[in-house]
Amino acid sequence: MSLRHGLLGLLNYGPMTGYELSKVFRQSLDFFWQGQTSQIYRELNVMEGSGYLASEYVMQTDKPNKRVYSITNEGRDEFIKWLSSPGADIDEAMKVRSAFLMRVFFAGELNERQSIAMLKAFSEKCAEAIKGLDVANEAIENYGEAVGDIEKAKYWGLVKMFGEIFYAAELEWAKKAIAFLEGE
Amino acid sequence: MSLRHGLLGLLNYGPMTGYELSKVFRQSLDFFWQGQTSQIYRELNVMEGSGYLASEYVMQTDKPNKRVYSITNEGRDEFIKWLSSPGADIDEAMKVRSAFLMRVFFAGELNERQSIAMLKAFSEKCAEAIKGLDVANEAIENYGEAVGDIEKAKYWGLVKMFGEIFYAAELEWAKKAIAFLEGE
DNA sequence: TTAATCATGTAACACGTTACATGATTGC
DNA sequence: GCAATCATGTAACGTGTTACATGATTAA
Repeated sequence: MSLRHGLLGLLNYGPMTGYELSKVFRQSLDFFWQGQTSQIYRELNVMEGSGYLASEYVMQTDKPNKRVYSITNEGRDEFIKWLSSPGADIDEAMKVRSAFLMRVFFAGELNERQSIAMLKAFSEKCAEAIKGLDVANEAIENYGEAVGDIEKAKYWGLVKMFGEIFYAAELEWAKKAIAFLEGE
Repeated sequence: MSLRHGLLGLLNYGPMTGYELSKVFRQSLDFFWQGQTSQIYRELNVMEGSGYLASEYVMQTDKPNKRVYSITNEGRDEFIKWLSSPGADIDEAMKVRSAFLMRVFFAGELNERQSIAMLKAFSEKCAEAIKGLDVANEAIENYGEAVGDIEKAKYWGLVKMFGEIFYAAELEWAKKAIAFLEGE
């Protein structure tokens, strides 16, 4: 359902084709929700069937023909209704889902040298991710200017802050874990 | 694939039925990977087809008949091979996927009072989750004794430490976010 | 001039979730 | 004595991922 509401949120800014949505999605929501292009097309179809979207088929000569989607009043209602009832998503946010932690859990089957190497690789990726946030930040600000509402930028800032705190925490954990294993 | 390797890891401790695996899974791996019973049965079938598992059908009179799975040498090889190549899972661990953050992103469409309420609900859940870790901790230690290898408990401890740091970070973020919105 | 990328998408498959089936046992 | 839970699973559906199709344009 999050893909659906993400698409409603973007179409709320203006009509777009599946292809454009797929790009905008990647430039904005991708930090916290990843959607494949093919999945977006399927979802748009379903959403039109449910009355949340309307579409118009536009002929083109130089490029392939395209289908432009726009949000209906029903879609806007659904979007606002969704935004107003965050309970289930908060619960879900409390769940961890990480194949990497499964590896840590089973790391006793490896030798300690390998486990430490794994944790070091992890901590390096954390450091990279932290650097990457600056880039993401620019992207999000460009997007903000495009949409042209400075009030909303506050919330984008909160998302970015989440990223900073999140990666810093992962890095902190990795360092402590390495120190623990090495300090025996 | 993580469900698969989780099951291999558990069956590496000894033979079990799908039903038992489903319970043990919930008591041990559930903190970082959730698998439905029905999914486990399907996966066991596939894994037997791939030669990672062997099974024996056992008749019972008081209870329904059952199928007991055990890991093959091929399965053990696959498990160790998987453990030794953590690259892809590390990359994946750097990705955030959170419908809740999508709500924060779009929170400009709501009024600020609602956004603050949402963040407060989130922070309360974080506090609960932190308390809940003690319980999870006991469960994991019981499980450790059952399996009877104290050396491996080190790694379970690391997983638990991850939980502590992770929820503390989420809580820290929520508090800062609330302060930011309220302090305007 | 050949390979990559753009601008559209469709199809197939893999993984995750929800609902249901069934006879025995335990709890109130 | 009736409802819930145990001990097994199966079936159906929804979501996410990977692979492919096609004609135009740009890059090497």
